[in-house]
Amino acid sequence: MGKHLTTRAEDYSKWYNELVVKADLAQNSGVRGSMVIKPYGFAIWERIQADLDRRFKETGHMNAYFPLFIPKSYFSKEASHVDGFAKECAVVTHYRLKNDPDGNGVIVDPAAKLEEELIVRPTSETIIWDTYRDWIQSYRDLPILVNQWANVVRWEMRTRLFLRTAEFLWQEGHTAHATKEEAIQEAETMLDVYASFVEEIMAIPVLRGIKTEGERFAGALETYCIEALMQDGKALQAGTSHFLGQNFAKAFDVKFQTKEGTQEYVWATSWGVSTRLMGALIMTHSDDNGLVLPPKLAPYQVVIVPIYKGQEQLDAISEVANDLVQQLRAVGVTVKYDDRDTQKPGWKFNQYELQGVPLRIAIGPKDLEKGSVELARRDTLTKQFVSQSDVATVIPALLDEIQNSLFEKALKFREEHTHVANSWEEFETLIKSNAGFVHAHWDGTTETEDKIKDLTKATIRCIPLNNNEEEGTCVLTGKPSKQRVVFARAY
RNA sequence: CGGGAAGUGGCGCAGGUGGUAGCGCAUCUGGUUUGGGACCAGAGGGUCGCAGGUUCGAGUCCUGUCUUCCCGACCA
Repeated sequence: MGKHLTTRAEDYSKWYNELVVKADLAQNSGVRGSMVIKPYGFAIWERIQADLDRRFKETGHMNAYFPLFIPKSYFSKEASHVDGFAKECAVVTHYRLKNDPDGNGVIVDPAAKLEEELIVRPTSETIIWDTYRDWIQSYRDLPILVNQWANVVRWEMRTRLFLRTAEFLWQEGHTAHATKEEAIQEAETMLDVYASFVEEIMAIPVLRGIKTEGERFAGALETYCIEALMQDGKALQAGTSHFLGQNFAKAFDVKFQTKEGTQEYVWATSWGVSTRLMGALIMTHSDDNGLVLPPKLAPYQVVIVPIYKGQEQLDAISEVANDLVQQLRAVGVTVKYDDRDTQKPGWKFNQYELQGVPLRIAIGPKDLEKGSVELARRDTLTKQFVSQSDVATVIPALLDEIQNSLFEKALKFREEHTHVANSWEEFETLIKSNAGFVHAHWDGTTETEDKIKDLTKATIRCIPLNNNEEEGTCVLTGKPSKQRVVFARAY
């Protein structure tokens, strides 16, 4: 194993995999397609969770928890939903093991077969709507605004750390409303919550839009999404919010009595983001030296590395360092002082660079003399000397600047990788060179969408919200079109 | 499920035509070091995926089997 990462130019996906492992974010496990999220990676996920959770609560939601197992029969109630998930469900058929009578090890006890198989949830609409039936009698019981933080399992054929794993962590919001308008409003509100979180905290610019019928969530009437663009020109769906209409209410017989005394089916939404956001984070900001973290997500925003000879010098440096730690904490900066004697400074520099720590302070004997520190920025790889007395004022401002600068850089990248195609030749050339988002006219049919996918692997990422109306002709069929939609190859 | 490749210390790999396993990184000990992944000396760790077979002898050859990875198909 070499000391350096494979570069993005050499092999983008190899770069990604090496980075995830070397930055100590996650690793493959003994279970096919399932990963171990390591403490450093999980610390980032916890920050994502904490900020999202705060936003959910600010918009009136509460957390709850529903079972991991769902009786098989629940899945037969909503036809399009089961179509979407049937091929990737893990099924529990037995509840007991026993010693193998023929030799060593254990076997599944054939006598312990379940009457009805249990499905490990791929998503929780069915069990939640089965429960909501009991919760909802009257319009006074509405709305129900619930979120769940959970793990789900989808038996994917090909997996990649964070981007697509068989088991993943996510949150799923499931809401119930008295009116269609209110449910649509909820779905749109949550899309806004996702978009502002991803842009403000993760520093990733996103397109907001709706999915075409072909790309819609199984069981939804409308799927809203946010789409991000990765450094290799491929799109990544970063979050979805679904308007489910009355499909699940009808499937699970969830009705309420209106003010007027009539019985009506409840309107629903669901919305989710997952550990896949970690993949988006990595692929948006990182470089050939490793991870680059936006300050608002970094487990520690600043790391202090002492450079010393002998205990006496370390003691003198530690005095300064500990004082800086206190000052920085007092102004809300998270900081780690790494005074381990087991690793050399150069090793630490490389390690923290690989792990994307936004700012690094080095303090050595020269700094003690001059009353300064060396301050290095991860995103630009630049260094400057700062007076020790200025550290606590310079750093908060610098962290803000880094946060903004990462977003601006990603936005600029997206703008440079967003194109307009007016002919099939143009379209094909752009897509096949992984040029990024391509705005093109489309005749609105699933047949054309599928054909374009067959020909180029590009999918319609979204129809942007507030899209400009523009007369044109479909890039493939030449049929009339009233607006451009956004195509790209995607993860 | 189709096509390809691979299973050898923790990780990454080497081991033409059979002779009982080695390298790099990592780990441990001692010492010298510490402003961009230190150096020297020493040490520990592997029934070579599994099961058969051929042979005096199998990491190596044969058969079977399991698993993983890559490319497709599939994928909110």
